[in-house]
Amino acid sequence: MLKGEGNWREARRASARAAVLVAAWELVRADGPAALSMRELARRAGITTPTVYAYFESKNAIFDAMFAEAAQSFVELKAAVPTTDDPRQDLLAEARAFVEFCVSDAPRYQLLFQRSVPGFTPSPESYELAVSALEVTRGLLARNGVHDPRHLDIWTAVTVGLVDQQVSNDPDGDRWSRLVDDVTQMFLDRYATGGVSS
Amino acid sequence: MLKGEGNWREARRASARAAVLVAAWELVRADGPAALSMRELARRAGITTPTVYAYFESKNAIFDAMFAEAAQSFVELKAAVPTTDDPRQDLLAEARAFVEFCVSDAPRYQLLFQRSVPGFTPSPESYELAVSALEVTRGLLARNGVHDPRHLDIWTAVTVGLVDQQVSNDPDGDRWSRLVDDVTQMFLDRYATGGVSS
DNA sequence: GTCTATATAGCGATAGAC
DNA sequence: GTCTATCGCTATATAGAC
Repeated sequence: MLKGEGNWREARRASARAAVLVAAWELVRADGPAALSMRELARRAGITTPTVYAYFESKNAIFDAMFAEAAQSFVELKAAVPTTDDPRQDLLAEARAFVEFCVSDAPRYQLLFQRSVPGFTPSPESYELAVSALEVTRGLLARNGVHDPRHLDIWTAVTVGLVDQQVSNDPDGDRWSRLVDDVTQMFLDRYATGGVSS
Repeated sequence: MLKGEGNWREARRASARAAVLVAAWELVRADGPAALSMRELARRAGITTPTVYAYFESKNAIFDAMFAEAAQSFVELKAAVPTTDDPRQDLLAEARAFVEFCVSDAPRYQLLFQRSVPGFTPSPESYELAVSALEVTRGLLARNGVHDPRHLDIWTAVTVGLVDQQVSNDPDGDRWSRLVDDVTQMFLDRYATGGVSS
């Protein structure tokens, strides 16, 4: 059963890669994306540096795999937000979930949404995954009568703004993240159907 | 004239320090705050590394001086925004100026408002300078009937959100920065006198 | 695949001559 | 104050034995 053995080997390899990524996330969560070092990563994973290179061809390949994991989590977060018959409540629920997603793991947020690693650009596939998650938000906004792409950009700016201020200026508190309800109401009162458009 | 000679020496020293900082800004503007290297800095400034240490005791001291310069520019920007008899127009003018200030020099924005240099924290004086600039904004908001500190936080989040999205996702365009007028209207229509407060 | 050992390069910072 | 020279360390990445 060569094919079965091949799959088994593949699974072993995948789980070994996953273990390296677990250690990578530990380091990045502790000291930020820029602090990831191959030596320290290997030490944390209980292997040596050359072994890391047996699974990832470069440090950027590790960042790309991490970016893809983060993007996948982001997509799943969007999918997990329940849909009701109240579009406003749905958007609010998504906003709360988004802010919590970012604030609860600031380094992941920095890797996914800011360009915080000099010299690293996500691969097109990984990036596309992250962008596609925006489609869910576009749909939620449409159900609230918001169709203008500019207003989608305003929405992302407003939510990201809360996250960025929270992470940068009050990393252990909730000074900005607690404002998500107010901000969502402000946005919807302005741009949801019935609001003025210029 | 020992005192005069002392002042002259001080001026020389200050201008030499300033020259180092000019080179530091060149490097940081080119490759981001994390890319600042003492060797490259010295090379760019036309001196050697030990000479840099004659003027700054460490790399972090350079970052702190840069932070102070950026904070000073920030304060001056706020002071330069003209005041009219129309509070809404004044806040709008300040918002436009702020976004332009950040977007036109993203690395400076990252150094000043994000925690983008691992291990660097601005000195209390430099930080206080940056915080004090917020007082101007507080006054502008008060003239618009916005007094709740939470609403000041919302205002900073909203403006920073535009900047962050612009810098992270469209660094050479104006996809988000052009929305500053819309966002300001949304904010004022919601929170300026006459708006609902809960 | 995993190791030891190392290549190659860069880093921040300092000693000591002048 | 400015230099040459260097310390001590870290970085990513690879060669080659097993």
